[in-house]
Amino acid sequence: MAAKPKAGPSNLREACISEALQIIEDAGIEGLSLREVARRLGVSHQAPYKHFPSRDHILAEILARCFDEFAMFLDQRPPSTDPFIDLRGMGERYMAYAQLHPVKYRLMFNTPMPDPDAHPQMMRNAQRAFALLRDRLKDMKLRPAGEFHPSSASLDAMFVWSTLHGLASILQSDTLRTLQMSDIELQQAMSRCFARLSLALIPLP
Amino acid sequence: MAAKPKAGPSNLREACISEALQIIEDAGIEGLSLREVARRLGVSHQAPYKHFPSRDHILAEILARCFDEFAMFLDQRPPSTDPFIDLRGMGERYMAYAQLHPVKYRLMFNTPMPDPDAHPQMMRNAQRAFALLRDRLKDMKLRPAGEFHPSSASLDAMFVWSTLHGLASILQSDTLRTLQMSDIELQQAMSRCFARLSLALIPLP
DNA sequence: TCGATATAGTTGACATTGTCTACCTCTGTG
DNA sequence: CACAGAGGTAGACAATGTCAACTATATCGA
Repeated sequence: MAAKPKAGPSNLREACISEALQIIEDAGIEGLSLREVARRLGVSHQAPYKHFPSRDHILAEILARCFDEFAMFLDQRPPSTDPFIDLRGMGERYMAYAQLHPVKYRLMFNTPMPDPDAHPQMMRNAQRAFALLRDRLKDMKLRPAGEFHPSSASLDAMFVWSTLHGLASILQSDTLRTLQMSDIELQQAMSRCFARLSLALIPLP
Repeated sequence: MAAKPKAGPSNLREACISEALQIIEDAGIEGLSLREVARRLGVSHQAPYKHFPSRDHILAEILARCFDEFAMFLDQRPPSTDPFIDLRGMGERYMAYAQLHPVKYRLMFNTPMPDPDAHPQMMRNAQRAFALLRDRLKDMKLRPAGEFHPSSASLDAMFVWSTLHGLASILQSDTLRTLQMSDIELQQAMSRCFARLSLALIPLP
């Protein structure tokens, strides 16, 4: 039950997840193997398979939790009634998350995912994060007041998301190291992106 | 000579590369193994290692060629003396490439790369592609004429690149399948991004 | 209370992969 | 003609995902 529902067993499941995440932090996604998880936990190489049918299943579980954490992180921003300021705050949280949890961010957005259809929980959590962004843009009335464009907010959300994701993705990609940009320049690039985003988000004719 | 200049040997190197790419197209990056390459070519499992010291080396070679092809693709756009139109054309080429060669695009920008320092040719080719974009923005005079901001174009290039890369990356990521967007909506999203980008790229105060 | 059953774990096995080392087999050149 | 070296072959090794069989243990129904 709630207090101690098979304390030992289900602990292994949790332990596997956090240990797997730790391995990914240590050695990258390609360093993750269920055997390594088992080895670190001091159990047999097959024990994790009692809790996860395959390697993809543990990855999907990790991803589901990442999306969840990510969405909560986006929500923890200074409250504002001005939708523009609110969106800006969310954008800053977005970038902050990518900088604070680069491995998890890459895992969510820059790594081939397990088949979403096979892991609906992961899928739902991912959708929820996107909905947050789209709903902020719905509040912003980027179309003349009279018109009704239900999908317009989604399109603008795609635009904002693209820029945020692209920036975050580039900032932590190896590609940047090759462009020899300094940290200061990267900071400036981020500010510039926010400035340009603000310019772009005016009501369309 | 030309007809049969060690027809077997040096051909094998090329054959490995194109076969490897084919494998990636068929089975994804995780389906690529040098043994599979050898198997498909009907040679021993060690033959490819005579031409590539390790799996990363063949990947780096493939990536170098992809970046090269990508840069050339960007350059093959309708010529225009108006820098705004020219940039727009390049953006459209960018998205077209991502759509025409999704596997290669993902390989370049959405997949962990071999260590750039260990593969300088790959790195140089990557830099060249970014320089193309930055130079277009240099032409655009996004700052008041009198001012001199050498790095300003780079910052704006980062912004444009972020949006393009983010959009391309999202468009082909699994994430989108979970958001249940139709093809028409995706097309609209692309148009919207270009429209917003145009709005954003006005001279800064 | 006792036995059935499900759960969680162990051990052993198999195919696949990257990579190492040793061997063969041409081919051109002194 | 010998021979050196490039290109290709063959065998071995450790690591991985996954399958199957076995064991211990705890829970539940009779």
